[in-house]
Amino acid sequence: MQQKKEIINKLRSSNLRPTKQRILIAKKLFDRKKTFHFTAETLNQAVNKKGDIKISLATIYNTVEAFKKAGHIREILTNNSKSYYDTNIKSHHHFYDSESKKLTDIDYQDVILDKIPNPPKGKKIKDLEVVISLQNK
Amino acid sequence: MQQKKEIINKLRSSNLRPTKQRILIAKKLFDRKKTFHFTAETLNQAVNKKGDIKISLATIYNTVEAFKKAGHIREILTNNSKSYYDTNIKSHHHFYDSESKKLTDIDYQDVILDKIPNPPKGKKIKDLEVVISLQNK
DNA sequence: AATTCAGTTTATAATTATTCTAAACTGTAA
DNA sequence: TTACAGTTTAGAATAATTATAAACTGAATT
Ligand SMILES: [Mn+2]
Ligand SMILES: [Mn+2]
Ligand SMILES: [Zn+2]
Ligand SMILES: [Zn+2]
Repeated sequence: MQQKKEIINKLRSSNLRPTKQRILIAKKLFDRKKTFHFTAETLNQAVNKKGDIKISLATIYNTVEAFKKAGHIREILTNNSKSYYDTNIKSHHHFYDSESKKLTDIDYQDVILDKIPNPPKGKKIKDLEVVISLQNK
Repeated sequence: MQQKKEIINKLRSSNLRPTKQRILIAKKLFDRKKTFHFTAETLNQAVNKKGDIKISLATIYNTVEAFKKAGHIREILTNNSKSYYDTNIKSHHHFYDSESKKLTDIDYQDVILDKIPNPPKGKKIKDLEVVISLQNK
């Protein structure tokens, strides 16, 4: 459980002014036990559900982009037309259930990559993602 | 090199009438040595470059969807906002260069997955994709 | 060969997700 | 306090895709 002070420090340390909007969004994102997989839409719903203050959708997008740039969240690959984000910034993989449009974490050690190819010359690997799409049995 | 007759058979066998638009698109897609990675936009350019007939963008989208449903092409995961497709329907993986927005095939045997997790109960694995994002060294 | 009609194509409108704009607001350093 | 860069916001703009509905056409039937 992250205290307000910790959240403010997190924001400050990435050169983001701790506005009331960012603090509320950060609480929703980081003040939880489990990883949170979300889209701009679901975050907007989560944040604007309970009273508190009203945060505009533009701010949701701005903040998601700022948090992503700061490395506090990461974007995940899916087949969906919406962008998906993850509060778990450690290297790990995902199941994507196209029925429910929900992501589930796969522990890093549950996928063993024994061999990965060399990147083309002049390029280096930025990220490696494994996405396992699911369908009903 | 696929003959027109082969292409017509391919279309017929998936219950797609061999219209002149579909035949032209299929030629562009399948009558080539190497795998083709494309978006609706790049396919539209390729198809409408040379004289021949003019094919509307709506037909590009319709045909891509029809070919995908028929299993003649597959969609590939990327971070790009456009959908990417692949004429290589065998299981394989990709480099994605976010600078050039280009995909490159990774041979199936160049990624060795020694362990993959069990899907959640009631679900089975539809597909497993490895995407390696590249950045300049 | 002419007829028929479901399947297909097309121009265009609609939708959806996201980004842009520019005016109002606010956190904080002086 | 004041000043001002950074931030928020409503609304407009953009971009990719999908929907609509009228015209067209491949191919089966006569
Ligand atoms: Mn995506
Ligand atoms: Mn995509
Ligand atoms: Zn995750
Ligand atoms: Zn490929």
